[in-house]
Amino acid sequence: MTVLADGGQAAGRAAPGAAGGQGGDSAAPPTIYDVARAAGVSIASVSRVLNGRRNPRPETRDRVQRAVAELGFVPDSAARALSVRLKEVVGIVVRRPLSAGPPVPAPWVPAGAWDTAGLLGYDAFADETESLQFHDMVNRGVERAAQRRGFDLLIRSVDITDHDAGRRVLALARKSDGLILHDRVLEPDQLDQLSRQIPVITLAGEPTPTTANVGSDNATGMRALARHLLYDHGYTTLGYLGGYGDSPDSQARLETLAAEARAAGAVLFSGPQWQGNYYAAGAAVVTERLLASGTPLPRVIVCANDQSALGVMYVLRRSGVDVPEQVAVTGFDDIPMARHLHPQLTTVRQPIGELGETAFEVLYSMISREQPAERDITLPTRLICRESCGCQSGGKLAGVTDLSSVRHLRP
Amino acid sequence: MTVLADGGQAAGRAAPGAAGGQGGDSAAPPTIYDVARAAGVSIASVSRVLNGRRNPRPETRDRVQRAVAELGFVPDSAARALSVRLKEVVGIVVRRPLSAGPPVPAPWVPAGAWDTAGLLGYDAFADETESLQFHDMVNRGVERAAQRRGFDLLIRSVDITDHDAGRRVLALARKSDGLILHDRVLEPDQLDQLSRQIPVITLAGEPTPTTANVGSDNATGMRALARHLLYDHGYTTLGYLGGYGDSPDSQARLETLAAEARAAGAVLFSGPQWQGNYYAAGAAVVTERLLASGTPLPRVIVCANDQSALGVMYVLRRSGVDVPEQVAVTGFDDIPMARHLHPQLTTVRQPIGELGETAFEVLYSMISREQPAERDITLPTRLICRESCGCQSGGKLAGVTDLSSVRHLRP
DNA sequence: CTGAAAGCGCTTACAG
DNA sequence: CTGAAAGCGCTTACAG
Repeated sequence: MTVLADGGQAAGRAAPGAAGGQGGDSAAPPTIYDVARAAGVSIASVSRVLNGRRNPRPETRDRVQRAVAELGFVPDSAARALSVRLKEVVGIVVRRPLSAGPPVPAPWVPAGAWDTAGLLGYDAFADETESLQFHDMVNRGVERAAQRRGFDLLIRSVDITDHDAGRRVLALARKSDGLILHDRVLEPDQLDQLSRQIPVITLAGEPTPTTANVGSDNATGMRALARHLLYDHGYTTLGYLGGYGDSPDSQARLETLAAEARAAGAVLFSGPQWQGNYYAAGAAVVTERLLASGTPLPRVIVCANDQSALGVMYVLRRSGVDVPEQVAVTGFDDIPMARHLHPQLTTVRQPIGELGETAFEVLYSMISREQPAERDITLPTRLICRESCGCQSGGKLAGVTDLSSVRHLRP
Repeated sequence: MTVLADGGQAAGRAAPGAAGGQGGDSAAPPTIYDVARAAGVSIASVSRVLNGRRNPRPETRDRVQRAVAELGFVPDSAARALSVRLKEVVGIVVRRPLSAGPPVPAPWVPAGAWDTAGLLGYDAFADETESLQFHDMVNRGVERAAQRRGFDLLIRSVDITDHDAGRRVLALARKSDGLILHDRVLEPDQLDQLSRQIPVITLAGEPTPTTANVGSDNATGMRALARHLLYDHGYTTLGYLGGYGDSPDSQARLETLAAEARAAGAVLFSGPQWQGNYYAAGAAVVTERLLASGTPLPRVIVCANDQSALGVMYVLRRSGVDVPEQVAVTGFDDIPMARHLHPQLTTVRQPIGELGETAFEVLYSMISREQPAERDITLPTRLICRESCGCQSGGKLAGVTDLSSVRHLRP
């Protein structure tokens, strides 16, 4: 805390103990001045051998390395970052409720509705916000790729209800060299402003003039799923249980589904009453209300993601509705839990980890400016048929992905 | 890149455009000099209103705030960190295989054993390292607590086989104000050296003179589980499928289990052949080999954690062994997936998120030195009886946690 | 090859 | 209340 009389900085080796040196193994970590003094060289030399610049003399190198090892010296990242203008940190923003307890409900759910969640048995999902989600798996991919470049991940959640998301994201930005944004966490103009200051990758939507986007092929995956349901199973009534209303992925999936349904002459339910929030608990409430409203259910409920499907199946089962005999259910993502559900979940697989790795690589190329970055990347998806769509595990329709193979097999 | 002729630094408002100012909305984010110039004050004043120090004059405050808003200024964290010696970042080290593919097997598993994993159907766990784990849930808790203090999380994985773990952890340390270490990622002497340079919390084991530990009550939880199995169910042969051999938690759980088994006169199998690695895939291989070896299985397999139980149950089922009729299986942790398994997993619940929140709070008090930190914290655990132990869901033994209620009910 | 010095963008005693 | 200046711990032209 106390500033040294003459400063121990510009003086080089003259600085006797730049970092509270008195105690030897004192609290403060050693600085480059300590190393320089111990090695009997200048801090410039220390820096050079540490960074492998300009072939230092072998002897110099040795002395420095010995001193470094002896003192357990590791350069302070803040000082280095300030100097080279590179933090080696990538910020990730995830959109999720931070508070414990139930996730934020769809806007149309009256306040207080969640108070009764326990009564409805949604305790089952009480800690769901704690559980594995798509986001986490993507982040793991980012971490893998980042590690190869010596980068670390700074992860921050923003609440969906957070009106000050812009500020919070900006704050994260100043701790990072670049940002990866999940789903839609910023308004277009905020995104625009941010991306002019720092490289930004989005994981949903479209690239902008100043951002790149990495996503997966919603259309192809959803199309395969839709056709499987419409033609292989011959379902004629469908419901789409969406994610956040403003989620680009959710919107894209709905669009494709709607187009396919239309083409097949099937009926598709969607809209406000069908809007979830990507969480099982949210989907559970939606399903619950649907059931309570007395509207007849469609033959199949297509969910925006696997988590939602989990919630739907949970409520249906509790209400005595057989899945998939009476109502089929499908997901999107193919998170690991999907295959452990009963019935096993039919879904569309995204290359989740790869999504994260790719996002990092693109971001890295923007940060390093080594090569012009690809600005719009779409990764492939594919239909994974399991049981919840009505296929029987190991049975007739199991594994069918080919439209022509089976038709109009109405259970 | 190019250094300004006279530097734009010590000159205060004389610095014309400290950060490449030419373009206005140029690439580089605005610095405090830009704000000062725009507001017509000194950088010191800007800093003061930003940090709410020493009541600036209202007019000054206004001008600064206006300039800040206009420029979208956010202080650079590296510069601030260097100045105040606080990064507002907490590092978390998780022990897990970084590479895709199967987790590192127990030491006794011959190299190459994993190559056949696919043949054995462990594809089911191929992306398990991507999936939710105990670690992730703990980290989520840390994040919640950290957010309240304006801290962010820097997460790094170290591979179990990483011999250079010490260096990698140290590198993370220099990017953080304090560290939280999962499981056992460092040798005692490394831990010792590290913790003298920076506050460190461990999440397993014992506090040392320079570190604090936050853990949960392994003994009480395991004791309740053991007694339930031994007395309520009357099992007389048990196996303990462990985590990493050097994991303090795994060891503690085994110790309690062994003591209880001894007291009940039951037989407990454990040791090298029973050593897993906290992953489902690892546990699956162990179970597979046990089966292949021809040794008769114990009546119940007590697993070091839920993930392991998942792997055990998977292999048993595939081998035609009924769970829990022929072999009961239990876990530890109570991760969300536990209740979605079939049969639902009997396990010991840890307050996972709370573990993380507590770890952060303790770390924070060490960092801020506000108050002497509690150095040894143990959170409560409790037995969660579901089906996999042999209780029937909703049936006779369901929910039994009281030792005296039912005895020697041998299925 | 190596050292002295400037600079990265902040904060904070120290004087007004 | 406010400004000039020093300092945080590094890196890197710039001279030798």
